[in-house]
Amino acid sequence: MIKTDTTEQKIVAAAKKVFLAKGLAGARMQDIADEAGINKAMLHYYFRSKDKLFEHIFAEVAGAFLPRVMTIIESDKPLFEKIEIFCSEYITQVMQTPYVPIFILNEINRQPEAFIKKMFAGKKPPIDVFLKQLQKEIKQGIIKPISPVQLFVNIMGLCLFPFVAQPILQMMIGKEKTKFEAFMNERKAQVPKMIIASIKK
Amino acid sequence: MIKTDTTEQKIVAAAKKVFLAKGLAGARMQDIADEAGINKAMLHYYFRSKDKLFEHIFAEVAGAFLPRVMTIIESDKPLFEKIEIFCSEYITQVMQTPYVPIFILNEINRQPEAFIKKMFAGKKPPIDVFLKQLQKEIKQGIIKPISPVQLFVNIMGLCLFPFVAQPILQMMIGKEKTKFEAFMNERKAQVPKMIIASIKK
DNA sequence: GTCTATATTCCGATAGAC
DNA sequence: GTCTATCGGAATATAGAC
Repeated sequence: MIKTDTTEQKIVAAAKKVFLAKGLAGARMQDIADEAGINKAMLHYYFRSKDKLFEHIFAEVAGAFLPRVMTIIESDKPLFEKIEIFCSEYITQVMQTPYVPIFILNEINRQPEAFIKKMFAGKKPPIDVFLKQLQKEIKQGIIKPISPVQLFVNIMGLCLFPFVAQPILQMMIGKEKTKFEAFMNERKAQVPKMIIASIKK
Repeated sequence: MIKTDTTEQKIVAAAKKVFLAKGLAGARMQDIADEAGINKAMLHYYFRSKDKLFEHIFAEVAGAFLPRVMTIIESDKPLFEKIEIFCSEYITQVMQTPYVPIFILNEINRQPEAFIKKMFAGKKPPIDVFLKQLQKEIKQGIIKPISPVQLFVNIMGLCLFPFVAQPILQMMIGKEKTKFEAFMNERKAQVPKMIIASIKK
């Protein structure tokens, strides 16, 4: 069934592209209109203001980015297996939208107070589930004692940092897209291996 | 000897603060002038344009950020010791200016082409020295075979990611500055330990 | 809903007095 | 060198015809 995108869908897609590339302050409403192939006035008709449009996009991008990950973390799989699946799946997922991490981290840094308020308005971070599993396994003597938050940051850093530093990375390995993809594919197995080695008794 | 800052020094300090907090696109010349306690026109008198001022600041910030690290990497110390010193020193150094990593990474992502051109204009990345040392030690069978770039990204990711994700991290450990500092101090020993464990035979 | 034209605000940059 | 005042353009937002 052939269904042309609605104007609103065109706007959202265009705004997502422009905001991800330029950030809130750097993006121009004209750029978004051009990208969507419509008139500038339409943006205001559908979203009232630039800030409102950005909020919509940010919520959509961040909303699609975080939860998918958390379902893995919340599952009842054994710890090591969970770490393996998480790293592999997470890297695979982020490779679809490599600009998202730097975008989210940057906008959070630009408006920490506004963002944190919004996060706490929603449900509490599901990371707690993971942290509790860790504490339990440490107590049982299955893994080495380590601060759960330290471990969590290790995992996220090893998975996400290459995306955040992508341009610099590509100065070292070559600027072809395939080079970067091969590099990240290698990490899907390597990162969990390293993480597990660091906590295995 | 009591020496009041010159106007230029005031401008540079203020611009650094504002650009680091807001980025190039988000910063306002008026904000910088206010922060420096001078008039907006003075900014143009000393630096001609916003872009020129930003270039000056970026060069200064990035210039102070990268090279100090590289002297450690270029030294002729044994590999493991070098990794230990590097991680500890690097984290210590960045803790003085925790906003710098996200600032640099973000601006590079916003203008990859312009930045890369400027980097290649200067001397070649001294990372090569480190990469060659690794290849040598792998050949000699001292450490496990690993892609030098992968290892380098592991080190940088574990050291820098916490700074890049600082606001999110502080949602987990508490928003007090001392909490974050304690967290990072713990990493000074933990990160190199983890890195070395991953390559030791 | 969609467009053109216009209003309004904001911001980088300059002119000119001191 | 430093300021006030202002210009000119750019960017967000609105008015109003179709």
